[in-house]
Amino acid sequence: MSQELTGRQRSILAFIHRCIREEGAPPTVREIMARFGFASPSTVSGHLQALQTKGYLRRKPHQSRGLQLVQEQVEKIFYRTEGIPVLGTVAAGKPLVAYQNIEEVLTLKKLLPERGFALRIQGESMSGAELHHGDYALVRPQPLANDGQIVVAIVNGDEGTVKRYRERRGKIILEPANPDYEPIEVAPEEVTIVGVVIGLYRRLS
Amino acid sequence: MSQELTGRQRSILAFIHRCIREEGAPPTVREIMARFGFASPSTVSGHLQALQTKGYLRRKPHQSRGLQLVQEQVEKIFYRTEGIPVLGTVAAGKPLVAYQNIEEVLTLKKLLPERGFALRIQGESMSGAELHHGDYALVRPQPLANDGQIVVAIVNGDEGTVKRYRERRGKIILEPANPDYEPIEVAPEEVTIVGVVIGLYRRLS
DNA sequence: TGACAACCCGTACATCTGTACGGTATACTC
DNA sequence: GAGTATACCGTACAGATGTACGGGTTGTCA
Repeated sequence: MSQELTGRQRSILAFIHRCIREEGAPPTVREIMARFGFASPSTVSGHLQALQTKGYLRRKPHQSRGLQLVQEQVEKIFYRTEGIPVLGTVAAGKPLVAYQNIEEVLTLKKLLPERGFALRIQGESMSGAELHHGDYALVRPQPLANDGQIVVAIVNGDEGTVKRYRERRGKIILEPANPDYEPIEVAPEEVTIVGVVIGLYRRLS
Repeated sequence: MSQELTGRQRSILAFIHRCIREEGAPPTVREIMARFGFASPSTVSGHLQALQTKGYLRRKPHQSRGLQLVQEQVEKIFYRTEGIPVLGTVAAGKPLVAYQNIEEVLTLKKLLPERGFALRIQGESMSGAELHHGDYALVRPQPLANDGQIVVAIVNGDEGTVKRYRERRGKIILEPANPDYEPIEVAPEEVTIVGVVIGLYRRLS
């Protein structure tokens, strides 16, 4: 479906991309026309048609500013602004980061959807689950958790801790992943679940 | 600047918000009109005027879909463009993500400076270093490595692999971190160092 | 009662907007 | 030389669009 873009098509795609990000809405045909110094709206129409058939764009017919970027395709081209490119393979020769070789793009949104936050891991109580001191836990805030998930929880108004969440016999067990530490067993009303750890980031080297 | 909203105004603001998120562009006056069953565009205009003077909305005069939410702009700046907030502590009560409590902000640039890329780990050859199948290795491209660093290397034109880099007796050893796998020992000229793994990202839950 | 705010209608209009049709020019390939 | 892809122009038009002006209803509060 998705094919190579010509220079003009790429530029126009970039302009649409910028408009959506900075202006909050896609441009009109004539705004694109003005931006590139075209003298006819048909010129733009042609390019949009090409971008659409190549799978980078969707158009809502007869709607003003009815342009939508097909996110997966566009991210691959503008990975620099959007996120971290994930390469399919690394081979000798050829430019490394070419968009033909990008499998996926890691964006902040994908790392942490909605309005999450990160917590730096203190101590080694979760080292059995490979959360070590200094690692970043990416936390999605939510008030409930499933059995077995790693959560950020507050017990009796203390500071939040990172533990594995278990439910047993009507009690809640906050379980460290390191046998040197003791599990905490409390009644549900003593615990506030702040969020669930959905990702891990570690700085190496 | 910003004042209380009436019920209608809040509903309309929510609708605009949804349109921007789901449709990719703000609605037109008449789309709002249709959504709420109004019979006159003036009705909408009045509400938009109110939302604007109350500071929730900006309007680009005489532009189709020329609506911008003020609030969302702010969110974008702090959460999406800037990065992931790293909290110092998590405590009960109080809003969680308040800027007084943000120790650091994880940006894409910090995760991966310059023009790096990510590689998905294949297999368990590096599991001793806690790089498991499906993890993302964040790679900073560079042609040289220090002893002990984890690198992405190409041996004899093959595909790149992730291994620990060692120098011994003029040879280069690419060492898996899992004893089930064999180290690769080659002459320096047979190896191309693509980059150094400077970070790890794992999706959990 | 009068003032006011919130809410809505109807109509009008200049301008904007997407799209269509037909045309030109250049470069490249078979 | 014919065919094709890319790139662009000019014109036209139906319908969409933001906005303006004037008027109406309901409920609240002093």
